[in-house]
Amino acid sequence: MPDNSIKISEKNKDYFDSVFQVVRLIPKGRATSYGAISNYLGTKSGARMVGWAMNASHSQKEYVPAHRVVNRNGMLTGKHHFPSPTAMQEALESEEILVKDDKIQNFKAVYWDPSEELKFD
DNA sequence: TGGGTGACCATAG
DNA sequence: ACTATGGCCACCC
Repeated sequence: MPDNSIKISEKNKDYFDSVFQVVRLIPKGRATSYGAISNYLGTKSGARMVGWAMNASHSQKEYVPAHRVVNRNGMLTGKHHFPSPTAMQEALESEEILVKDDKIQNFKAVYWDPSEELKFD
């Protein structure tokens, strides 16, 4: 793998950091969406940026539970970015989150919204 | 400078 | 319920 991995500029570094920080706050056994994080961070439609930021999550010093972040439908859209195609699902199932057809079952129940839970952060 | 792309989302028909 | 479209913002040719 060439070293083209994502260059984090000074400008977006803080944003990346914020994203990772929120993701680390997701409790075990829960999951949230890119849009929820984006919303919590204040950006209106920066959901794509969150996803892009997650692309760099693997190279962070501190562990980032990227498997707890899925899209609005609870679908594991980022699974192809994991070391192995099944890594994301395995990680979720190890937290008692049921996954079927690349989709979190009963997503509503495990959904964790930072702007609700971290209201007074 | 400009066009294509992306681990997204909301809206409209 | 499903597809199409636009918006978003940063990155990479």
